[in-house]
Amino acid sequence: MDKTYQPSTIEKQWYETWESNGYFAPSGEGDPYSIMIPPPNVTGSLHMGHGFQESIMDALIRYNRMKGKNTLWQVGTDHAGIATQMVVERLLDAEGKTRHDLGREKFIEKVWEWKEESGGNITRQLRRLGASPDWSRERFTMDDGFYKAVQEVFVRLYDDKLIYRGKRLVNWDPKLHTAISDLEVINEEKKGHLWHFNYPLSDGSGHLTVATTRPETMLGDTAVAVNPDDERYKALIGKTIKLPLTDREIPIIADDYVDMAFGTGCVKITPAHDFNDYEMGQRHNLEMINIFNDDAHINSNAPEKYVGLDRFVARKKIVEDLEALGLLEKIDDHNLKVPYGDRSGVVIEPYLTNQWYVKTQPLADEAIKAVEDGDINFVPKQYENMYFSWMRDIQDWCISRQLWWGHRIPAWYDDAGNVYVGRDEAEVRTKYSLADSLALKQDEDVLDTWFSSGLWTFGTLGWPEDTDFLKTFHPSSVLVTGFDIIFFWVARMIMLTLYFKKEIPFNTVYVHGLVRDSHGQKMSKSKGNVLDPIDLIDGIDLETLVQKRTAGMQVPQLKQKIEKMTRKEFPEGIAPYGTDALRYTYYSLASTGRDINFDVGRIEGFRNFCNKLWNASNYVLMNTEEHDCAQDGSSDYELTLADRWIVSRLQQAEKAVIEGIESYRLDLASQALYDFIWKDYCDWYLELTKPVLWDDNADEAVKKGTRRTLIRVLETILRLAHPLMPFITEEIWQRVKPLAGAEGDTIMLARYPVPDATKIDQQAITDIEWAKGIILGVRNIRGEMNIAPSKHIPIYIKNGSDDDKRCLADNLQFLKKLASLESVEWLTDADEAPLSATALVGKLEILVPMAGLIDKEAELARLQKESDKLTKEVERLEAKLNNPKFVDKAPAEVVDKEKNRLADVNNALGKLAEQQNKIRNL
RNA sequence: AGGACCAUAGCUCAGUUGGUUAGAGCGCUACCUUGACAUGGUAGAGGUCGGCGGUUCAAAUCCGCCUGGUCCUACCA
Repeated sequence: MDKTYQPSTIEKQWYETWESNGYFAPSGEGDPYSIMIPPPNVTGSLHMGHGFQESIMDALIRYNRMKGKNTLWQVGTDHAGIATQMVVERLLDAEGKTRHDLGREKFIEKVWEWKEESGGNITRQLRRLGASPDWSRERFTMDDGFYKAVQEVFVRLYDDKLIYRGKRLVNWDPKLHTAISDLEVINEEKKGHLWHFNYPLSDGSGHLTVATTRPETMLGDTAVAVNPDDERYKALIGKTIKLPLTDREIPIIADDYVDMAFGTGCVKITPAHDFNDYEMGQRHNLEMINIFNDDAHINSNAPEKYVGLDRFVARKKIVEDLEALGLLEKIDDHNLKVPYGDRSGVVIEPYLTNQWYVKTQPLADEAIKAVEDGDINFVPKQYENMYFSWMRDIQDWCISRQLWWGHRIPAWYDDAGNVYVGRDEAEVRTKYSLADSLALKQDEDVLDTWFSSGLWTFGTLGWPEDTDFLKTFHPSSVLVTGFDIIFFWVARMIMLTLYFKKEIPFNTVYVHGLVRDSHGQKMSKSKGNVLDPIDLIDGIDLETLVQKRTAGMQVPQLKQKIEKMTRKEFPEGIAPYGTDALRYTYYSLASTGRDINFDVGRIEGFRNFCNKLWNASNYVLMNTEEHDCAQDGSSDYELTLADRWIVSRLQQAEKAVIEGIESYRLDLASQALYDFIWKDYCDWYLELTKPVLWDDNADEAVKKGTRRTLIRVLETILRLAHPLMPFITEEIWQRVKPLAGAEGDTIMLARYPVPDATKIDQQAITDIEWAKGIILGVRNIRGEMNIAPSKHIPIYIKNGSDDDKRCLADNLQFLKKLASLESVEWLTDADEAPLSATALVGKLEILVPMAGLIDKEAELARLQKESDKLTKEVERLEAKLNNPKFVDKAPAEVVDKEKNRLADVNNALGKLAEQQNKIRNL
């Protein structure tokens, strides 16, 4: 093996091997385990959030696959109606064309062309992450089969009276010319104004002052409302207003909704352009006057002089005109929330249009019940509250979109405007007994992308046909997703799946946090703080990174700021860390928190961890290859204390890792594995094998036992780690397996370790801990006293029990090697010890002779530091034990524990004082 | 306005049902190229667990209030 770990040389090759050998596909044996990938947007490229999420899913899948389950990871992308259409329109725009120049059919062809060429970006990147979905079953929400499922669902919901068409106020995107759901609207706090206008009463007896943040909508006002209890205006209710700038008269109405304390207590009502006004309009049967076109320019319902003006131009003009009429009372500064389209970035208009809706209440009731009854569990549990709060206040779902790219609504109209819903025109004619001569026209609109992705868990498995895959893998085992998408997708999937499949889509929803930058900022292009997972894998030099982050930036100051920040944060660019390190970093951050701050400092640590594993394996291979490691199954070997210890610790580590994975705490799993590999296996065990393997006089059976343990524990570690770090483990495993007596073509399909409690040798653990205590004591003296590591020193041991004696005998060779000892001598009470530095391990005293090595003052200072620490501890313990309430009320074992501890600490303190006196009196 | 979540070492984070000497990684200090590894080793420094109060023999952990931060939902025109 190469001396240092080079991820780039192993990753690609192994991925190709796995994929071409079909290892990702379900085995067809064992209990089914399935995960449906939250389909990434086909226009997208892999961002840190995807990287995080896919890494988690891959770990779960690999773990369960190795446990022998029949594992399906269903992959695919969604067609992302608006986003994809926008991408292709932008391309057309570069040629100076619009989609209307092409026409619907040609445009859709173009989109498909684009999808074939560029749509595979994100799936290619997924492969770089080492993801192991069954690529042969990759689905796209616009695939024929999926299309069929979508149509089926629409038709059935319509026939079941759960889909209806209605003219309602929707969130309208004036740039994209489509309705969007309220989840796609981002409300942002903006500084604006509150304009106060005087509306004259028709009878000339005065005026009312109304306040508005949107003066342009006054052209569509059809009432002024006051609170019925408002003494100021009670007398005016029922009178009319002469609406300025128009020739209309509008009534003054009374409604509880009006807050007497806000503004003037009079509200202008524009039912066609405001959601609250709309409802009031319904209550009072007000006329609805729409004053906008699709692009939010004033339409011909308004006075001629405003027709065709953009809404913001019209606003200015109207304010000017009202001012000229002397009707502008005042302008106050005012903070308000402005709705923006999350795709287009323009201000969204409440707009009156015909749309299709899903009646959600009956679906939601079932969906709530499924979670209440525990059929579906959220992890962490707290997200259930979020789910419930949204579900219990659910609005009907507007599913039509005025786009070309998407699932076209299977509804047809005759010239009279009658609606017929069916799977195709022929079916519609039969179903509704329509004459062939009747002209039918299909609805122009398409369905919301989330409508189709709501069918994802069963639509991808062949529904409406009852396929074997559907029977085997539905419901899926777990959904892994971010909390930001609970409403968008999770809730809708649960509703639609329960209705059509009469079963839940998944047993568990594992909700993870959102990946942010190291300061907790959301990663965004405009902030210039985006990290590309691929750059973390392959590395990127500073100049390219700066360029990438500032590309397309229009504002020079912003560009400069981002460049400066990037150069400061990554003066050397980003090193190539490799996929395994990236994945491990994700796992280490996968705790229950909502925000995941990604700090590049941590990935470096895990790259080092990979290197550590790599080099440790190198050591193991050097000592086992071409040696007898009992790989033939022979049993003429002996295990050392160290061997028994590491095997014991391995069982405990396996248990901790498995518990972490099973409870969706990959941070705990990765931490347990990290500690075991680095601290137990590398720092201690490998060092403990050296005195055996390097001893020419050592018993061959003992050497064989050590080699056997070395290689077998390593082989187990690799399997244990594989779901988290697939590439490095496979690479090393291939070399290790013959020596460990393991079989199989790939570690991917090897069996996951199962902890065996009977292999835990408690005595071995205690004894090695004892040895570690002594070694650490000596090392502490060495370190503090600056004794060169190369200097071999003698030590004396005093005040030991028989058990200590036994431990010493068992550990002597380990102690000598790991603490660089020249000799270890046992002292009885009668023996006169030389002047020494002292370390305490329990009651045991370890003496390092000072002669020629240790300065008297330095040792006194070291002892003082030690006793200061212990003195504080004594004070704390005494205070506690002198408190009668503690002694009376706390459980006896807790009290005993503290008593013992106090005795120990006091004893140690006494010895330290004794030692200090000895040195001082010299 | 209502609700949720968060606040632990300089930084990024763990800390399961109250009882540990409060941990890890990075960074920092000192020493070390010893035959797996300087992407390393050894030793060490660093925290009154945001603040105040309460419950308890015992609180980082449970409760209340406050401060600071993030987010969600609903919005007053």
